[in-house]
Amino acid sequence: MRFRILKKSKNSRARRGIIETKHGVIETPAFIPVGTQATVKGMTVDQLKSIGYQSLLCNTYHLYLRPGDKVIKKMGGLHKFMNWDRPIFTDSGGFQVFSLGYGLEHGVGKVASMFPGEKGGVLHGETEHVIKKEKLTRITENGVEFRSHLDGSLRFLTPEKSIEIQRNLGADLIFAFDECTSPLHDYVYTKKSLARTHRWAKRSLAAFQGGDPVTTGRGSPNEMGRQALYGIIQGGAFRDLREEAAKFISKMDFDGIGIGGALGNTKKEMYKILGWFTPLLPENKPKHLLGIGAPDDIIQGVKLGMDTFDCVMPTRIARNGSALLARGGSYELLNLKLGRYLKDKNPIDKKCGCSTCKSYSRAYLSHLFKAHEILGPILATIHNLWFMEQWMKKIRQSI
RNA sequence: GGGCAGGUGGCAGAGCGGUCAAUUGCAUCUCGCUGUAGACGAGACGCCUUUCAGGCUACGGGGGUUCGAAUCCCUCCCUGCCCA
Repeated sequence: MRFRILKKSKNSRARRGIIETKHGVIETPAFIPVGTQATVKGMTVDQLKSIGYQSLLCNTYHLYLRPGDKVIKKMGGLHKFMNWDRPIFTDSGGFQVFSLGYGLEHGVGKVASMFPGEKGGVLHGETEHVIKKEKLTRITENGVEFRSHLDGSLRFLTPEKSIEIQRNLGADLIFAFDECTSPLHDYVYTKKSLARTHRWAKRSLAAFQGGDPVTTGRGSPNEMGRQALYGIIQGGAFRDLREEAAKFISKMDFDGIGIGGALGNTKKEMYKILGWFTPLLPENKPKHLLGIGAPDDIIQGVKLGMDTFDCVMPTRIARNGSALLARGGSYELLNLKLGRYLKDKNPIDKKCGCSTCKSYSRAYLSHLFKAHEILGPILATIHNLWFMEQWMKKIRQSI
């Protein structure tokens, strides 16, 4: 992997760049669609390419459980397996430490707890009587014990194991194994967790560097041919911890920097927290903001020097019937399931150039969603992914 | 004409003397979704008052029994199946 900065903004830390891998390039800033289980739900790779995507993010934990990293390795690696010949990121499974652990136990996704109170009322009230479920994880110094959400079998993920799986999968850009903490975690826990995440960062890097030189490429003269490993900044909503993390991870021999974890309780807080430590990060390394975002969040992230973003939001809300719509410099959602759209001959957005908007009315889409037809989620996903790619194009051009 | 089974909120379908404005599913309406246990989840859904709550009208029509009826009895109307 090689990262080059092509242009820097004069007004902010935003930069335009290019990530080069043996599977091709990613022009940054870029939105990276999430394809957890080696598929962006409902999309063929041809559709993704025609929209303009250069890269995807898949999930280590999910693919480890099913079909198994060894199966994928035997099939010639993730690229060949899923017929995607462009760059792939894999998340380390660190997010599942949270989502299947604390998040599940407390009935709150990263989402529900991420920005509570922003839209009227703290936690909306409904979170109060959410049934607590038993978490599926147990964290120890060595790693994380997972109870598979698929069959209940016990699995153990360590930094070394995560790197091994990611090596077998063969993604171009991989992440160190971390613990994503919750915004509900207190300072004491977050500090303790951060220290452990840093020990895991060292172990991830050591496993990576000591790994198979052909795939990891360490010692290989061709830097382009090897995987790249990103270290991850945690530290919750605590300034000293975030700064400590930024310094710690920056000093290490990672190829890129991922920013993860809980970023406060409101968007405003998130931008503030990011502002604390992003200036401490090395300029020449690519930076990935994990799990963010919404179109407006991406703008803020770019201004803070972020290069890539992955987020399930555009694809998930599409499946759930919401289409992204531009409104001024920001965006709004169109809930296609609302009955009033059954009488609407317009496309989602008249000005949109996506194949959905060129061919189908809101009425038809509304009907598809009401009838639970699979084409509804597919067409809405095409639109939302198109929207995100246009959004990113505009951002790139403006830098 | 005779025999049986039924008529419950937009639909389907529970309830079969009080805890029933009535379980549940669907439909409808509204909201949410940010490194995907998610084509998912939450709330509303007779009428009226501002939530808590209270009031009103309701389980085919009418009448009755009872402190109390969607639930029991009588009667009328209607529907389905079977026999003439």
